[in-house]
Amino acid sequence: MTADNPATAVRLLRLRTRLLSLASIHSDRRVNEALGEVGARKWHYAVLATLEEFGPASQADLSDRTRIYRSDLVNVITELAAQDLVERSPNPADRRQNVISLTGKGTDRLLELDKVLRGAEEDFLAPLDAGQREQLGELLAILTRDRGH
Amino acid sequence: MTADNPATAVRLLRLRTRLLSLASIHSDRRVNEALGEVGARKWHYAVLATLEEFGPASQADLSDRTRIYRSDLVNVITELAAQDLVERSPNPADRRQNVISLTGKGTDRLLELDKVLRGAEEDFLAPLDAGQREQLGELLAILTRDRGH
DNA sequence: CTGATATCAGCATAACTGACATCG
DNA sequence: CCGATGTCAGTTATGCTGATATCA
Repeated sequence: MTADNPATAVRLLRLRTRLLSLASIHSDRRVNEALGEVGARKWHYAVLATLEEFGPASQADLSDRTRIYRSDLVNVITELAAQDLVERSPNPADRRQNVISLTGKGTDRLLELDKVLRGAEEDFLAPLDAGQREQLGELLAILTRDRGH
Repeated sequence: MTADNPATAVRLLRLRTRLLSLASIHSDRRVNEALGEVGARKWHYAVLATLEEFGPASQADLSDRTRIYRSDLVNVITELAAQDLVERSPNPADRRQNVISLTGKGTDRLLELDKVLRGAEEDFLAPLDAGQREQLGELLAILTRDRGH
């Protein structure tokens, strides 16, 4: 039934950097599939979640908080605005900036995506028990902390 | 001194799929840098390591073992052959196949890349103690086991 | 003038797909 | 005829860079 892949070299099985890449590919694929089914992308979620927690913000601020490049953020905001999930309006206090704010519809969407992502994460983490999932979260948090672009 | 990035939304900090992506980006970057300094790529290592452990093989077999697509393997083998690290010769027993075999020079190169990768992995895993590194390896092994393309 | 902002154009890499001639 | 193999061409996504006009 399954492909029954031949064995992988021990060197490769022991390479944690490689395992990380493979795991990330699986994870991303699952997440993108799940979000794609409802017409969303990872970056959409990151922006909505950030707006919900910190309130209206400039695109530069959103870029810093989400680690999405400014140049990429432009399109993300445009997409979200086209769906009325966020509002983009000029900042009267600083005419260089836009103020991006979450709409009611955007909040609903965020809650919907919360569920979608919980489902995708559950699929991906299925082989791990609760304790192992906690461990993984902690280890990854350490590895990603204090590491800028 | 440091950028002193503003806080990230809790939703994002808790998303293990996101942490995994970020960690993988850091890890891949470090590995690619290190390999790049000696003119190699991840795929080169995967092929050399597989040949060393299992002996001469067809490209299809190498593809299955390394998870490198057949179409991409073609160039990888060409690059390795150009450096005399592997030999590509037709298989008389099955004229569709090539037999790829490791050269002496290829074995030396593998040992060199072993060191390079140990260094890169060490850099990346620096924030973790020995026990945590073991944990991470085990968790990732579980998550990548039995998951085909 | 310096520096930040939003925007646009584009690059490099990597994962991935499809097609095809050759051969078992 | 069916299926596997090596090869080629090409797509898509994404992380990232550089340049520019506007404005504090």
